[in-house]
Order: sequence, then C-alpha cells, then structure tokens
Amino acid sequence: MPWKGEKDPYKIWLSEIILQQTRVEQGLEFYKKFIFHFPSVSDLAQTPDTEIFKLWEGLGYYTRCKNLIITARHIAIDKKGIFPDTYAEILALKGIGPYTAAAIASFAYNLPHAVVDGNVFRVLSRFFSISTPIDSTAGKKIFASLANELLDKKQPASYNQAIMDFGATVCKPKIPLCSSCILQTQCVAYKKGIVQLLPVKEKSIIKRNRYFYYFIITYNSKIYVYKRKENDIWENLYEFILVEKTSPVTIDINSMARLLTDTIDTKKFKITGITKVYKQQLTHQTIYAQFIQVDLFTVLSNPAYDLIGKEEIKKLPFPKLITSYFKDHPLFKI
DNA sequence: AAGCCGGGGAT
DNA sequence: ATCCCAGGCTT
Repeated sequence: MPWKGEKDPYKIWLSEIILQQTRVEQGLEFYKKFIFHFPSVSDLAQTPDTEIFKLWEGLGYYTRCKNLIITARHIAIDKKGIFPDTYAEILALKGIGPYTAAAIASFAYNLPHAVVDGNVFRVLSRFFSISTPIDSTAGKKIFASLANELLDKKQPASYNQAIMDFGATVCKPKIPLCSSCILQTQCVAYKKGIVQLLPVKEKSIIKRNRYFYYFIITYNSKIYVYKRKENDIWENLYEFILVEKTSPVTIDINSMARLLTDTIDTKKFKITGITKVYKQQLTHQTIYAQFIQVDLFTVLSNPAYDLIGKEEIKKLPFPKLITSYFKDHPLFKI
C-alpha cells in the first residue's frame, strides 16, 4: 500500500480520509487518482469543488469530500501550506476525528497517540474479553485509554500499524485465524470460547425504503439536472428531476405523467421511455428508483433546475444509482 | 446519546 | 440478508 511508510502528512491525511469506513481495496485506486491529480495540498486547494467531487464519485460518504476541500484550503491559505504537527491542531481540522488525528500524528510525526479503529476495538475486546459495547460512550473511553496504555511510546507509528494489520489479517471479524494466532494462549476471549461474540455493539440499524422517480427531461438536446442540498443523502451530487414517494407507484405511462405534472408547471411533454427498477442499498435505507425519459416542448421556470448539455453532464458527480443508469443508457442515445 | 452519511465485499 | 470496513458530524 503506497501510504505505508509515507511521511508526507498531506499524503497520510488524504489516505486516512479516503479509508474512513472504507476497505483498502476500495480506496486504493481513489488514493492513486487523487495523488496523481493533486500532488500537493495546494493543488487540491486550487481545484473547483465539482472537479474534486467528480473524482470522489462512487466512493461514498460525500461529506468526507466536502471536508477534504475545506481542510485543504484552510491549510493552503491560512497555514501557508504547512500541515499542523500537533495532535490537538490536527484533531481540530474538519473531517478529522480521534482516529484520524492519532493516525496522522503517529505516522507523520511519530507522536504517541494510539489509533482506535474497528480493528483495534476488535483485537482489544477479544484479547482482554471486554464486552462493553464499542459504540457506547463508556466503551469508546475504555478502549481509547486501554489502547493508549498499551501503545509503545518509543515507536507509535509501528505499533499502530501493527495492531491494525493484526486485526485486518488475523483477528478478523467473522472467521478469525485463532488456530494459528500467536496470541492464542494469552487471549482471554479464546480461553473463554467467546471470540465470536466480541466485540459487542448495542445499536442496531433501522432501514427504511424510499421510492425515487427520476425524470430525464430533454429540451433542445439538453437535460435538466439538480444539485442535491444538505440534510439528506448525496449532498453536493447531481441528479435528475426527482419525485419521491414513500410507497411504490404503479408503473405505466399515465401514472408517470401524473407524477410529472404534479412537479413541473407544464403539460407540454411526451414520455418516451420508462426503465426497470434500480435498487441501491445504503446503510440506513434502501432506494428503489425508476428513470422516466421525457421530451419537453417548452422551458421550465424553476431556477433550481439546471439545463445542461450532454457533454457537460459527463463532468458532474452523480451517485452510484445514476451512474448505473448511465451505464445501461448512454447519454448519446437519449 | 442517538441518528445519519455510501458503496462494496465477505459470510 | 447481514455485517463490517484505517469514522465523523449533526442534532
């Protein structure tokens, strides 16, 4: 992995943001792409938001990208391009919490701060047989202080790297390699036979269903798009004109036409196609989406909608749901 | 303290 | 279908 042994705080920071709640295999290509486009923090800071979001497209958790931009510009402008070198200053940056601050502080500056990520929670809870839920306030305190006690203060970077690697390769979530584990005789959970039961989480995720009807409205060879706002998924990404329902709508031309006339201020259109149902599984919700292609014969007056040419649309960032649609329906065919 | 934010891979 | 991932922010 290109960030292992890396000492440039900018590159460490970038890799850690990309890897938040993201597997190494999934983040690797994004990291390479970002380093290629933005060798330094000033390169990143000077680039327009939309271009950066386009590179982040498909990686998910888009607030990370928003905060990445904010922090890049803060460092480039307010800090004259110099990355902060104390734990407290690093922690104060947007998008950086306790884990990422400890990772940067130890990897870049060899400061004695223990990382506590999913791997560390798992290793410590099993090795010491601690059943305090890791997603509780008490649990976070216990595991953080325990991790800092155990930290090798003389080589924090190596220690942090080692315990995470151990969790990722040996003390794995579902099928830990206990039979070949060098810590087997010291592992309390193994002794008790409760490795599979640890770590404990107390909160369960509640999912809801959402039904999206996207109208691909073409007028004068251009298409209407909309930039998503805050307080919902996919902030700062683009989409088409959306009608959302809490329950599915019957799929025929007439029902779709009614949906559209409830949303836009004209009846001068013709529906030319309706796609299959696309399903997108998110952490807290399942989205079912259909795309309805529409030819429009008059302009819309809603200023929130942007009428964009097909070549320009290719430069905008879209959620996976919509890039999946593009895959099946290339824009030049619309 | 609780809820929300994506997408992908393993099981 | 469920869990988890080099977590953090908002309410």
